[in-house]
Amino acid sequence: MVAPADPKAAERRASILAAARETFAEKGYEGTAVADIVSAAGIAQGTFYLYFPSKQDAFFALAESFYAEMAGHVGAALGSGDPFAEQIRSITRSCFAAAKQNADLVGLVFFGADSVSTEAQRRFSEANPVVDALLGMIQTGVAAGEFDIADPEVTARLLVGLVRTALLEAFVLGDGSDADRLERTTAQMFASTLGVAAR
Amino acid sequence: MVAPADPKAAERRASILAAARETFAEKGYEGTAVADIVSAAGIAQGTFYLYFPSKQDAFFALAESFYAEMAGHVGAALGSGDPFAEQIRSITRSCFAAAKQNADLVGLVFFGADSVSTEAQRRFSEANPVVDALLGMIQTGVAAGEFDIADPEVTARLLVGLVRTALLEAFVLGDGSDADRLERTTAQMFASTLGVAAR
Amino acid sequence: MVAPADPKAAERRASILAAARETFAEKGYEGTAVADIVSAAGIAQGTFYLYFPSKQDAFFALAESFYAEMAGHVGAALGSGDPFAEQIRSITRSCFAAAKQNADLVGLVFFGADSVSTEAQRRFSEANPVVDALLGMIQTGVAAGEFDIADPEVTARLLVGLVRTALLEAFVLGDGSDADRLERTTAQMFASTLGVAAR
Amino acid sequence: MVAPADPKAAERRASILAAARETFAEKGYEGTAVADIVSAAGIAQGTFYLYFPSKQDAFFALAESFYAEMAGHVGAALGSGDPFAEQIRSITRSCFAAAKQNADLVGLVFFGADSVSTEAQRRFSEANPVVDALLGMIQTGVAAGEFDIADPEVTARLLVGLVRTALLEAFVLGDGSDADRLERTTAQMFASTLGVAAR
DNA sequence: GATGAATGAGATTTCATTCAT
DNA sequence: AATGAATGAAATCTCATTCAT
Repeated sequence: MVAPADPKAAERRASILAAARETFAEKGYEGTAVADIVSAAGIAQGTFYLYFPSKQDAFFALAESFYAEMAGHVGAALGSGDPFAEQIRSITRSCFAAAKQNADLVGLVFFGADSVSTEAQRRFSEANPVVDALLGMIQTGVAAGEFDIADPEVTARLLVGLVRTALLEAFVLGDGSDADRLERTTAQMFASTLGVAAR
Repeated sequence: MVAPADPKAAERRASILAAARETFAEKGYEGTAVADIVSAAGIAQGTFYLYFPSKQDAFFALAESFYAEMAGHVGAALGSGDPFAEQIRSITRSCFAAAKQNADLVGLVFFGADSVSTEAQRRFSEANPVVDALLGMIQTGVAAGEFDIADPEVTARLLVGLVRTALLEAFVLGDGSDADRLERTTAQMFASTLGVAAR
Repeated sequence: MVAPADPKAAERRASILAAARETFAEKGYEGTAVADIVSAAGIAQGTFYLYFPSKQDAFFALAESFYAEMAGHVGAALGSGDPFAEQIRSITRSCFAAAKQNADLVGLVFFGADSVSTEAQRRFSEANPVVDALLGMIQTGVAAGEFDIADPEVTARLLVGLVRTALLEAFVLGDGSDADRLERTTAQMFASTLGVAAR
Repeated sequence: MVAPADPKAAERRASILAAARETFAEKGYEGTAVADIVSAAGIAQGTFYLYFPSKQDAFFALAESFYAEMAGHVGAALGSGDPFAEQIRSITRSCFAAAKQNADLVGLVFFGADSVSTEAQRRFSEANPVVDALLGMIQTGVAAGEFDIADPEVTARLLVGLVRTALLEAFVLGDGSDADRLERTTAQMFASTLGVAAR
């Protein structure tokens, strides 16, 4: 295993990941052979295993970075101190923006491959930081008397799921051309769920 | 290929499908070998191919029946002539009930396997009868002045996606124990999206 | 096994053979499944085995009839009492005529399938009646002082092989359009081998 | 795929080919499983596919080398500038010599496997260099007034076919013990076809 | 650290043949 | 005699991973 601290190593790791990402996106997880990845990355077969213990781990690394980016966007929106209506709008907007730039990963991570995806979902679902952050906002709103939510925890999970569904419709099942309409309606559903007037 | 009309053949087909269902549920689509299915079904390897042209076809048969059952429940709710609030409640209830009895298929069909699932989703998404039926209801409500929905089409798609997400959370990522809370909150989100007071 | 005496049985046997012939010709021996034959013959899978002990036997039956027809033509030419030059011409002519009408069998029997063909060749080569008849003619001619052949036996085998080769060129590797030229040259080679002026 | 330039790789490729040759010769093309070849070669199943894309390609490689060797011998005889009678004798002699050393390939390549052989024959028949070389000789002889051949092209094809047939009789259907007699008679037929006194 | 040839366990699918009805 | 569903042994090819160089 290569020391991840070494900047040269980090760069190579990133380039393998980029190749993996492209190949996964094009051919799916199961349809991608490690041979495809290394050939796209211009390295030898064995080199792959210097940077990732297995094909599955490369997938997880990709998924992780995707989740992290999403979480970052949501976290920024929720930590902004903006009014709730604005926060809601902002979450939707930034998630859609992030997904648009990672359209290939959306399907990969959310549908993924059964051999990997369910585990990935579970791994990132337990203690999902996005859900937690959203839950925090909801609880704040409930405490402030702004929301009337019976079950904040489940509501947070479902709102996240709603966004996930919308991204799927927009970027995996669709080709991105419906993204705006989906984003708008998602924001409205989000708002009406929380009893906040959407713009 | 065996004549599907023959009742004995239908019975055997069903038993193979049952074995496939169990095995898929346990090990996933990719993780399941036809050898596993036939061994669970107690038949010879070749016999499988008398009833299904390929492993993928067995999967599709399963998915199709699942979608059909869901569509049936939703159709019944929407065709009932009940007040909207009741229809909404009824959709959620029947979908959750159906999913509870087909918990194994939920994950299989909604996540499935990348080699198969995206195609399956797309196949059943285009001209999705559930979405169409729901869309009909929304348009009726909009015409009646009961709903104030800017984009009925997208709303229908997202509501269906919301339910799908909820079923995933309940029966795939979770173990079914949260199902009631998820069902309740789903119904409320459904209702508030449409601007109907949930009961 | 069905009694081959029964005329109804003989008819069915013939129809199976006809189906086998078509299918073999189209897809080759290995490429043909018994399922293809029975489907072409309009009978059930098991029925095939009532008339032939195995797929290979059906092939042999076909080969046998082809060899028999060829042998018949050659025998007729050689028994005619015609002058040698005429006999030679006649052999070539009738072989080509027979092959033209059995073009499908030519390749099948002469190339056939390795799993079957070498054995078939050997089976029909030992005590090949065509070779024997031709050998008879040659020996007669030698005795009459008309031919000057050092090794009549081998000459007979090679002349038969020459004709076989010509038929192959004409009807298997070629499409039959060269058949006339091949026939003419074959007859000439035949004649000059025996030291007879070809016409 | 392994780089064929690497001498170690070339050696291994050759050893696989040798194993394939033995196995094909013993059990025929269809009768040979890749498993048989690799077991004879002492390598793993997957290694075979590092050197040949498929079983069929290994067969073709073998056939190609056989044809090339034959063509080499014939070319040498025909380019010698010897008198025609000597050239003819030389062709026969060298073909028989080459076949004797490749007795196993003779049957394989000339009968081969139906799934493969007809294609192989056709592949090596179109623009057959042996036929072309012989045709050149015949045309030279015709121009020099030494031969009286009506159809040189077809004659060349048939003479090659005659030799092929003789090799088949000698080394495939027979056990090689008749080879000398067959060679002698072949040379005589060859010569008398061209109107050259065989010695 | 990088390489890439080698591995060998499987996976899907086909098909000649059998045998209960 | 005819049927055709069932069998199960192969066969080809793939691919994640290892390891000697």
